[in-house]
Amino acid sequence: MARPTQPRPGKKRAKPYHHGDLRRALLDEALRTIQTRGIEHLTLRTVGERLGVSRSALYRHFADKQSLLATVGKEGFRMLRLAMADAWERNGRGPTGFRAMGEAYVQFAVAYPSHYRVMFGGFIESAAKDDHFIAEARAAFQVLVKALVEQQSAGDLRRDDPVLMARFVWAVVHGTAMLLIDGQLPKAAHRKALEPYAFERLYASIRQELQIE
Amino acid sequence: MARPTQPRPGKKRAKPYHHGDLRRALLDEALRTIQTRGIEHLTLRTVGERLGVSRSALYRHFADKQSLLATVGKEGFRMLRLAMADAWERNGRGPTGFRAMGEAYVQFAVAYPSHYRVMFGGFIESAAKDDHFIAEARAAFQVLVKALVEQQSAGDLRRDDPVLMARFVWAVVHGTAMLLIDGQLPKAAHRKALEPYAFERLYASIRQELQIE
DNA sequence: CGGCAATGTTGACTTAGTCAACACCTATTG
DNA sequence: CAATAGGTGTTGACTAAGTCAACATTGCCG
Repeated sequence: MARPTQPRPGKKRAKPYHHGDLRRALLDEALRTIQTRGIEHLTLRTVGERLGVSRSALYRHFADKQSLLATVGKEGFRMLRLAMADAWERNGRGPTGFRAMGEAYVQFAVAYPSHYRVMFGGFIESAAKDDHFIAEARAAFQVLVKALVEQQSAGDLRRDDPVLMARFVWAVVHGTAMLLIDGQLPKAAHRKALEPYAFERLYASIRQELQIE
Repeated sequence: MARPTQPRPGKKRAKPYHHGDLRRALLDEALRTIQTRGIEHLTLRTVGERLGVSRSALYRHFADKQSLLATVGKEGFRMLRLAMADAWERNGRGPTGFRAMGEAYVQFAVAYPSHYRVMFGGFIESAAKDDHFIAEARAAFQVLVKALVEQQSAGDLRRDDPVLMARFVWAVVHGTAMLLIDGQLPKAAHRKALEPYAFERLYASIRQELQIE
């Protein structure tokens, strides 16, 4: 008695087995739940049900809940990295591009707050152990470092240790994003004001001061 | 069969009822667990057992787990506020005091990372609704605002909207603290370098630029 | 001294993560 | 093309944990 689903879409090869890429579907569904209801409402059983699959089917694709969350986090970092790199490239790899990169970052956090929290909220215990997770996070970080180095070479930024500088910049943007997400800020108006101000001050603090000229 | 505990310590009045300030004990125990094992390992049942009290005794003092966590968070904000205010006062309410305040903040986060996460990690769903929680957080924030205003009056800082400026500063310090806590930073050496650098750049960005002179 | 209200306890219910035993499907191989 | 093996999904069961209701206890107040 075949399930009323689509056994295989028709053309390509590796539609794995019974379901048709359950792993992917699980990730998507988990992500959807996280974004709509929050991490605390994510239950493996529900994820299964929503896909017309039983609880514990998931265990064929992920070791446990932690592992699922870790993977969601990894994908988050990948998306973030792509968004950052894209903004940087498309806007001229200079001060404007840098600004756009910052905007893209905050934009991501605000658009997917729960996802963002999975990435940074310390939900992934194994984070310290999960190499893939660390690697993705580091890759995103590297985009920033590279952008800073380029701007240093162009004479736009101070010549401080770029990694240290990148950490500082990351802290500023991350902190801003967190404040925006946490809903501690009263009015939306105030919210909108924070990001431009923060970026302006940030940039002022790392910009290469003009010498005598 | 009286429990082998102390019915009342001897002198004062209001040792509430049977236990002797169970509410306080619950909070302390919860906090201890959070700090040693992390939030995810906090279970109401264990908290009870540790105090020689049954599960659900807790429900006479807190509505539910959320409520317990919210209270822990509130106390965290109080501690943080006191630490900040103390550093500011004791160090001369000027640039040095400001620096000390920043150190105190980061120090708190690093010393009690799990506690810090309870305060900011979005674990408290009712945060948006819990007025006390918001109030405590705001009070800590106000300490910062006040310090900024004073320094503006002294001509040390730019004359930007102090609340906006305070949010920026908070974002920087918060972001820095989070990075330090998250253990994403490789070596302890790097860790130690970040805070001074971050503070130096931060201060440079909000300091009143000297005019012609 | 009697009763009330605040505290604590026990038992039970429910949700959720996880595992083991079993069943099913798809590709590969002889 | 049929047999087999390993990958995939299911069911049943166990355990931990939050929560509630009914019951027990205790201290205070009039």
